[in-house]
Amino acid sequence: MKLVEAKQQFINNWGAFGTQWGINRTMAQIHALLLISTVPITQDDIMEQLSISRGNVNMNIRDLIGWGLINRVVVQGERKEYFTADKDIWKVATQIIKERKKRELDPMLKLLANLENIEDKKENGAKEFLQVVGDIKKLSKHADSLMDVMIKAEENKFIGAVLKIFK
Amino acid sequence: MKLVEAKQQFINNWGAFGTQWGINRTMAQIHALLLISTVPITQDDIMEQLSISRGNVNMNIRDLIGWGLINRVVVQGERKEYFTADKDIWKVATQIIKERKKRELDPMLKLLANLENIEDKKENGAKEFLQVVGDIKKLSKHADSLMDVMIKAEENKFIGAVLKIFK
DNA sequence: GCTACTTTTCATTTATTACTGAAAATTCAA
DNA sequence: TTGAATTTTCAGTAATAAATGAAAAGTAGC
Repeated sequence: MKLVEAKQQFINNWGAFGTQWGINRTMAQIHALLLISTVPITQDDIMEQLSISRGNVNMNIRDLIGWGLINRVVVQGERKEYFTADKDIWKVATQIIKERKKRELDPMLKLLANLENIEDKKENGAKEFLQVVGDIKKLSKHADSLMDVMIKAEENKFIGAVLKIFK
Repeated sequence: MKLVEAKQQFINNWGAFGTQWGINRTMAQIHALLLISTVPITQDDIMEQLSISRGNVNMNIRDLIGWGLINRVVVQGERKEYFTADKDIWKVATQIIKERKKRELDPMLKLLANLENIEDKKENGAKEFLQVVGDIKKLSKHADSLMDVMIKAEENKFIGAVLKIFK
């Protein structure tokens, strides 16, 4: 396989992979394109490479910036905006984890806390319901701290080593 | 808030939460309904409770069984099939992780291994491309073992305790 | 084998999500 | 402050994903 072919495959598959995780295909593809691009590129470059419209590129770029995955960069003497992606895959992963935590875990915990405030706690089935809600709350918090460990495991060799032991 | 109201909210929010993770809303809702149901229920019960068609219930139930999240149960002297969900939330989580690993991580690693086999490794940008691909592979494997640790952390108090230290 | 009951399938319809493209807004240099 | 270059917005459209419902297939007792 040639390099250009491999790059194309990478972009396509990264996009397909994204959709399975609730990330829109184009956004994942733009991210992939920037990940394997050695130089900053413009919206026009992305339009051309992925054969998509200007509006589409623009909206997804904004989202990606919101996720903290790509950055605008200024190129000397150029009027157009250029973009790059952080190439450190570990940072990409932790960034996504952090964002999903913020966007989903916190609201989830809020909902669960709310559901625990039912009036008729003696009602038939209330006990079981509260059990499930309480368990999900516990699990969420557990997952939360595990993600923290994961994030720390990169900076801290010791933690990484300990994790390996349990593998 | 009343119990019935809380249950309804739980089902709706669980469905909405699912969509963010690439799980179809109805499937998540059926799962939620079964999670908080104290007794096994039939397809007709689900149709009624969620106001959805027979076909829809049937297809999603099959998927949920495929994910190992719900089970058919036989009720004495009843011709109809009944269903239950495993109420142990931890098992639910590990089951989902295991399945996603199987369905997504493995194909991903296969793809990456493929992409490393490019002919023109001296080509401009090949080095950077291989770097990214290699890094993703490493990260995937790392995530894989972390998930194993997570799964083990439940059965093994010691691991759980160690994880807490790093929190 | 027949019948009543239940589950499964899947072509069609509906709902949701994503994309386009042109107009509006913004930016910047002269 | 004008106007060319660039970015942003968003109503309309297209593509995708999910749901319906009726017909087919399966099941079990008689």
